[in-house]
Amino acid sequence: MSPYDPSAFPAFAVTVDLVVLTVRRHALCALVVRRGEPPFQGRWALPGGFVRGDEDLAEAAARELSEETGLCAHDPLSPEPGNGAHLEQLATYGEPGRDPRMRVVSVAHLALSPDLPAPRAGGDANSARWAPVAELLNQEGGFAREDEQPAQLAFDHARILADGVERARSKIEYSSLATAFCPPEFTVGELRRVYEAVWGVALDPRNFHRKVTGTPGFLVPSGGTTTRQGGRPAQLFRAGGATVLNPPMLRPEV
Amino acid sequence: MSPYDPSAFPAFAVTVDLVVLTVRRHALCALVVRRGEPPFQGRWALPGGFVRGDEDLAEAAARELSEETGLCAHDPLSPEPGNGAHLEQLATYGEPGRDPRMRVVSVAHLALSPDLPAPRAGGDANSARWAPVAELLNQEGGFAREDEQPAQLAFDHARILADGVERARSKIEYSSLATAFCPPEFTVGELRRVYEAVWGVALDPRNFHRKVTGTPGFLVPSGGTTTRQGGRPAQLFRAGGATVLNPPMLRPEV
DNA sequence: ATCATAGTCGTCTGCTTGACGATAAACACT
DNA sequence: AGTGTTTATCGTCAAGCAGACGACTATGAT
Repeated sequence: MSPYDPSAFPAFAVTVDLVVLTVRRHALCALVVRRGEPPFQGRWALPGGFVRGDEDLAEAAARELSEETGLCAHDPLSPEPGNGAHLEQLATYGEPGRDPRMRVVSVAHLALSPDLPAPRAGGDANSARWAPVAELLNQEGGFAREDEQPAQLAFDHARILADGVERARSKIEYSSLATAFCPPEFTVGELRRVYEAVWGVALDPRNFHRKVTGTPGFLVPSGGTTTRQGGRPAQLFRAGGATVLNPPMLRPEV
Repeated sequence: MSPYDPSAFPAFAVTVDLVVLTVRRHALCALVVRRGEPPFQGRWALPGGFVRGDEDLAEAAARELSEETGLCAHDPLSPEPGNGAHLEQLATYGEPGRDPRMRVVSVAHLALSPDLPAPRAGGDANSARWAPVAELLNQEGGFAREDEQPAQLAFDHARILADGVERARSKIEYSSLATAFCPPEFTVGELRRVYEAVWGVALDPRNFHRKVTGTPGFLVPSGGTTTRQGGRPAQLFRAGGATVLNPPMLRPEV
């Protein structure tokens, strides 16, 4: 069979963009990099890059994630925590004109990672940072000072980020995905603070404890205890094999 | 600013593929079309086509849906039933080699429609049909006869279809999306049969009735009644404004 | 008239949740 | 050592919801 006539369809550039989320200091944060070239030079943007000619979309996303953070993505289907982050496809954005240079279709991916020491962009230290999503999405209450208004994200990345955050918020309701924000061993209180940061609400520690310890397969005790959060020593857990939470964790009204 | 150097990145073809689902004769069915040219000539495939150079992805999906079925897609954000089908982006598939001719990235979309009289493909009557998904996915119990084994779907369309079906199955749990399978006016029993067909389970008519009529905003009575299902006349409803179901409809265990 | 079919209203029981009291075990002070 | 603060963990109680299922209603078919 002969290949298509290349003039029979328009040629697209295909990129992957990453919404990398983590929880730092009780706030949901996203990884953003500063653009070094036009368009949107100097503005913050989501990390990403072109898909190579011989690369699957998931491979390209894992490669970009590794290049930007050093994280090793693990397959969502085999949930061993390890040092890896959770990585899944989010959505695809292909509006004509979203990149002023040419027709670009971007396959956005969502990555959830434990808190990392510091972002490392390609050698350049101050060209990447963890920014609270409340700032990036211009939600009220997200600014330490009035004049701290950050520039809008480049391209349609604010929309992509909002979709990623919404995916994360809804997915921790009915899955054990919140453990992807935690280190390999964590306490019930640390897991609760993940939920509180992602949802932006306060949860009752006693009911939360009852819920997560009472859901079979969600948490398995690792044996040790820790006092790193202060107060009474807390039991350490690992993520269990369960991936779906049934019944789900209920997000409080507004 | 100058455009990219076209040799700096690989060129892709971008297509949209459609998983169009409906409920016919108590079975969940998908629209498939017969391929008229290689590769996979003569095999069944999901409808789809190239994205045009000036077209958004959602536009392309709506255009293809209209060309294949005559349905008018309505925006998921403005849920007026009308004559339109629900249309949303599903996922994107871009594995190298998924199309043997060239590098193609396909943005799959999911469409849910009420039962239609007959599929109309581009003029050709027997080149499109509604096929039970149980057949297409080779699940047991899906065949009327032993020898009715259908050919595998072309490309990676079986995987795409499976993802679309799983999306539909999970989404009717916590949203009012099941009404997209119903005509503008429908009875509680008809809506229940939608759930039963999509999930492949039997639901208690009394508990189902209590649940859907007790969820505010899910259904609004239209005033009329009908006996088109036989038995006692049933009240007719329209889809209400609510889009999320809280608490969700619970899918019975296996 | 009788039956079959489908729709609708109730009841009861067990489970889950939300609100919240009480206790336990660490650390930081004085 | 004692006191306060912080966090973790266990228990109790009432309200709400779901599953199982009985009872009744209104139509068409025989």
